Amino acid sequence: MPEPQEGPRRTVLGAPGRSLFQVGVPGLRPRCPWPNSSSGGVRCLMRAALAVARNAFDGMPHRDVVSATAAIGALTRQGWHRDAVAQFSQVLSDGVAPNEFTFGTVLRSATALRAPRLGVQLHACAAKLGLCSNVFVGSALIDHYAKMGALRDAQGVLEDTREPNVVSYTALIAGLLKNGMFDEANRLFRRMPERNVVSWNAMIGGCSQAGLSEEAVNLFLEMCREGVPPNESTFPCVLTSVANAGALGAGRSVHASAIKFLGKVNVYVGNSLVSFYARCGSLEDSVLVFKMMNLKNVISWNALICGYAQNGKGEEALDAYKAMRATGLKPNNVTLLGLLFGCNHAGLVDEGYALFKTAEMEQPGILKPEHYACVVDLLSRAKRFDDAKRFLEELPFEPGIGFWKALIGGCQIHWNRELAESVAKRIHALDPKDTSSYILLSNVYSAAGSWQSVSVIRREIKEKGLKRITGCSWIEVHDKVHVFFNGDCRHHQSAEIYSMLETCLYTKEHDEHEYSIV
DNA sequence: ATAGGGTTAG
Repeated sequence: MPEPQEGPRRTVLGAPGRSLFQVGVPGLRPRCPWPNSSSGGVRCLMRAALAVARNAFDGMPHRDVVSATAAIGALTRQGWHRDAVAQFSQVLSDGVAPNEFTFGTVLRSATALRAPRLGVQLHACAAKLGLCSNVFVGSALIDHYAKMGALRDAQGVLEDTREPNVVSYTALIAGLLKNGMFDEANRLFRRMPERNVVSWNAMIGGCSQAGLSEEAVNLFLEMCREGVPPNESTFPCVLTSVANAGALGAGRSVHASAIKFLGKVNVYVGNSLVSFYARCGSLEDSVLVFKMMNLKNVISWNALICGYAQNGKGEEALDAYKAMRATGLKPNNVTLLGLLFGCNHAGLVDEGYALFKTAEMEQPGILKPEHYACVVDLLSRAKRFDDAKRFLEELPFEPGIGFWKALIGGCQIHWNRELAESVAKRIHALDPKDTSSYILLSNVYSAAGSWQSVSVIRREIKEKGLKRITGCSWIEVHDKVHVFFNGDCRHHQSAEIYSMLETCLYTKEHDEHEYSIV
C-alpha cells in the first residue's frame, strides 16, 4: 500500500481539495457494488484504501467543508456509520462549519445506527447554524425522523422548511405509510406541489407493505393514466400487492406492462414475478420467468424454492436447492425456512431434519426460532412425538406459544389425545384468549370419537366469545376473485358449484373403484 | 467538488 506523500499537490490519492475518496485505487470502485458481499478480501482492501485516504485527509493542510463532507460521505456509503459520526464530530471540533450536504450524509448514518438521540443533536446543531429552513437539511431530517418513527417531528421539520420539494414530501409520505397512516399520507400526496416516479413508488410500496393491495394497484393504474412512466422500482411494489390479492390476471397485465415500459426485467422485477406467479398457483410461469432471468441472486432462488414449497412440491424445492448450491450460492435463513416448509408439506421428514442439522453445523447464525418451530411441526406431523418433545427440551431458548401449537397440530393428525390435552393446557396458560388450541383440541376429540368432549369445548368457545380465523380458498374467474369458506353457501352460483363438486367426487370414486378391480 | 426520497424472497 503506497504511503500518502507530503505536500498538497503530490499526494498519490489525488489533488487535495478534491474528494479523496473518489480517486481511483486500482481495482476498487468508489461505491461498493456488492453491499452485502461477504468477500473478506475485498473488504480488507476497501478498509486499507480508506485508511490511506483518511491518513491523507488528516494530513491535509487546508481542510474545508467540501473535503470533510466527501470523507464523511465515503464512510457512510461504506456502511461504516460509527466512523462517519466520529469524523463529523472531528470536523466540528476542528472548527469547520458543516454545510447542508454534511448534514445529509451524517443523518443517513444516524438513521442506519438507529440513533434517535444523535438525530435530535444533529437537528439542534443544524438549527444553531441556521440551516434548518434549508431544503436539503430539511429533507434529511424528515427522512431520519420518519424512519425512526418520530412522525410528529418529521412533520414539524416539513413545516419549518422554507421551500419543501418532492424529496421532503416523499420522505414524509413513506414514513407515514410505514406507520399505518394511509389517510394522512394520501392527503399529503394529493396536496404536494409536484410528484415524480419516486413519490408514486413510495405510495404504491407503502400501500403494498400495509396490506392495502387494492389501493396499491389503483395507484399504479392512476400513475400510468397520468403519463408518469413506471420504473424498475415500481413493479416489485405492484407485484407484491397483486400477489397478496391473489389476482393472477391483474398480475399478468402488470408483467406485460413491465415488458412494455422496461423492455426487459431486472433482478428485482424478476424476483417479484417468480414469487407472484408461484403465490398465485401458476408454477409453470414462475419457473419460466426464473429460467429467463440471466442474473440470479439468493432472493431469486428463495422465490423459486418457497414457490415450490408453498405449492406442496417438496422434492422440486430440494432439487432447486441442489441446483442453487451448484452455482456456489450460500443459503440464508429464508432458504432454510422455505426448504423446511416444503419438506413439512411433502412429508420429507428425514430430509428436512437433515437440512436443519447441517445448517446447525455450518451456519448456526441463520437459525431463528421459526426454523426450530418448523422442525417441531415436521416431527410431530410424522408422529415422532418423542423426538419432538426431546427437541423442545433441548431448545436454546424459551419456546413461545407457536411451538406448542406446532406440537398439538401433530396430535390432531395422529389422534394423540393425552399429549393434545397437556399441550392445550400449556397453550391456555400462555394465552387464555387463543382460539386455535380449542379448535385443535376439539378436532382431536372428534377424531377420537369423544363427542361429549367436543361439545364441551365448542360451548366453551361460544361462551367466551372467542373468534376463530377460518381458512379459505379462492379462484379467479374473469378478473374477479371468488373466496370460499368451509361449507360456504353464499356464492350466487352455490348450487351449481356443489352439484359440479358432487359430479367430480362421484367420478373420482368411480375411477378408484374401477382401478381397484384391476 | 460535497447531499437526499421509493424496490424483490418468508
